[in-house]
Amino acid sequence: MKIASWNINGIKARLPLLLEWLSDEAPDVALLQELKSSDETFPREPIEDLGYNLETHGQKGFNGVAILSKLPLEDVRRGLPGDPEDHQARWIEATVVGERALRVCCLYAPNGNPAPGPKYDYKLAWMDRLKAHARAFLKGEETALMGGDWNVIPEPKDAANPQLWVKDALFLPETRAKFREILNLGYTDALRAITDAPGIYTFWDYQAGAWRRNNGIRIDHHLLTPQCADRLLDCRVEKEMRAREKPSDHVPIWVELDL
DNA sequence: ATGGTTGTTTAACAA
Repeated sequence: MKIASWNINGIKARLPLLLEWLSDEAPDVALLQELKSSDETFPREPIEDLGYNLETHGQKGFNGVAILSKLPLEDVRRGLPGDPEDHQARWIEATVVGERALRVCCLYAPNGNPAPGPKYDYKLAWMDRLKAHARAFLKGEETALMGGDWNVIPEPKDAANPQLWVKDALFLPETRAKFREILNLGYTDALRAITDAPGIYTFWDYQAGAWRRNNGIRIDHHLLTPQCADRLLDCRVEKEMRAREKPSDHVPIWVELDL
């Protein structure tokens, strides 16, 4: 089973490239972030016409996440639990019904800049809620995957130029510590289970020729429960997508599971 | 050191 996570930065602007990618690469499951669309205006039909079941959790203009699956989706949860006052559309999870059930979570973690400040406080609180929710998958010994735009640069080797990020919410020690806390519960960073190579990036800013200079960062991740990690065959980043016409600033990150 | 870009939506804001 091939699963991809991709921050598309606007479903409206990215629809032609998304449809071409779905047709050519045919992921079994695709986790999309930054739809920037309400559910009412989300272009469901062209995606469903390619054979995908589709569950969205949208928000007008900002955020928004979706799960696409060739297999049926069940037990959909929208919104990260832990704060009924939080209405930002950053989390959706569902069960992919195959020979073995797989719980997939699609997340768009808060950016958190500028730090310090209320946006950074929200980022850290959101990660605490994610940690609490992540414990439940472990306790249930579920085959589960949490994929998406984590907005965390885990280590210096995950940035082309780490010193550019030392005061950024994506790389502050407290941010990286929260990410490690979640890993240390028992999760596997799928890419790091495959390779410890530096210089693998999933995001290049539109500004200042970041792509041309390969000034990238690795902030999109798949975290796997032990039962899921036991099934991991491969993990790779589809860097070529950043060189396409009218690209997102993120590229897809893939996992292949023996499911 | 500064500025640089894109998307949603139409003047900012977010990233």
